[in-house]
Amino acid sequence: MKTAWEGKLLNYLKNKGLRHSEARTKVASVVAESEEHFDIQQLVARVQKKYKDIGAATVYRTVKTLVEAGILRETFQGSAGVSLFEFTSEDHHDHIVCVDCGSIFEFHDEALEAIQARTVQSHGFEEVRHQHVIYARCRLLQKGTPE
Amino acid sequence: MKTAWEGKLLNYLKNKGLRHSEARTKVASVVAESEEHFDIQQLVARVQKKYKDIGAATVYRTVKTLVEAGILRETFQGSAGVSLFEFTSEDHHDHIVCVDCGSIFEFHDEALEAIQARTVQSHGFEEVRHQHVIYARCRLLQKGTPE
DNA sequence: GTCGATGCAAAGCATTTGCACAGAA
DNA sequence: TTCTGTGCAAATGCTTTGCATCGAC
Repeated sequence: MKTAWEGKLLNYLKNKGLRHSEARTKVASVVAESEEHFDIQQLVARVQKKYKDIGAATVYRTVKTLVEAGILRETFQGSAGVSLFEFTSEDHHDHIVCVDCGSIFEFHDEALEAIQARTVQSHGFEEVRHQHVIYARCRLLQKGTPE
Repeated sequence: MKTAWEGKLLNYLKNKGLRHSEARTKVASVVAESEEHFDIQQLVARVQKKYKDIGAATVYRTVKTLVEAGILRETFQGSAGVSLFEFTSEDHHDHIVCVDCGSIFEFHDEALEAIQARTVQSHGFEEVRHQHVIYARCRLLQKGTPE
């Protein structure tokens, strides 16, 4: 049985005439196991921990490929100023980042998406993707820290 | 007569116990003249064109100060992967960036802001700021170009 | 066998930092 | 005078690239 990301990857590589190499599969599999938001440096570390023979440059090159294949999604800049990525799931969501503790909370609001779509269209654009990040404080109301 | 940014700068420096140096004023004045979205490299070029004696490091250091003072706002990453800044005006707005031509369109939608505020609050957060960028195509009738 | 993909190390680049000097307070 | 701010250059750290080799097709 083939997982969704394997299908996407094979399909993308085939369409682009790219090769189905071992390194690409290995990096993709590590990405698929990563639930959280991560930057490329962290991914390099994880990949190299599991597969000693993969160079950092390959991870950088593969990440670009995976984003184009729709397997990875570039989200927003982390505190270090580098882009964070996440494994693409079916459901679209946006992010709230706590400026105090750095925790990342995912949310999805149909009404918000609908209004956004209307706004974009009314200005004559056709949306490709969007990045909506809200920086906020999560401890104000003494609620639990969102995971 | 004092402009808004001069007031903000003096006030911020005073509150923080920082010095009102010539370099800070010069960089701020160049920022105030810049209407568009720009990255720090571009700002360095503009500053040094007008004032030969200001180092790049000072511009980097001053940009941080101006952001904290509320005179500059960090918006989103440009195509080169570096952050773009804009001079802070009174009206809040978000951005639509054309993925084809790179042009930047500013929009403001009250309904969208209202729903966003509701969403943030319902999850127990207190918003500090947000970054909402929509990547889209500005030429609606043009077909995409899959290679 | 071809030619794209990879690993390694070097290069590239934006940004930060160390340090001696300049200049606000 | 005191001590922060600045200019310069070196250092840093992430990312890309050149090149010889490897491997998918």
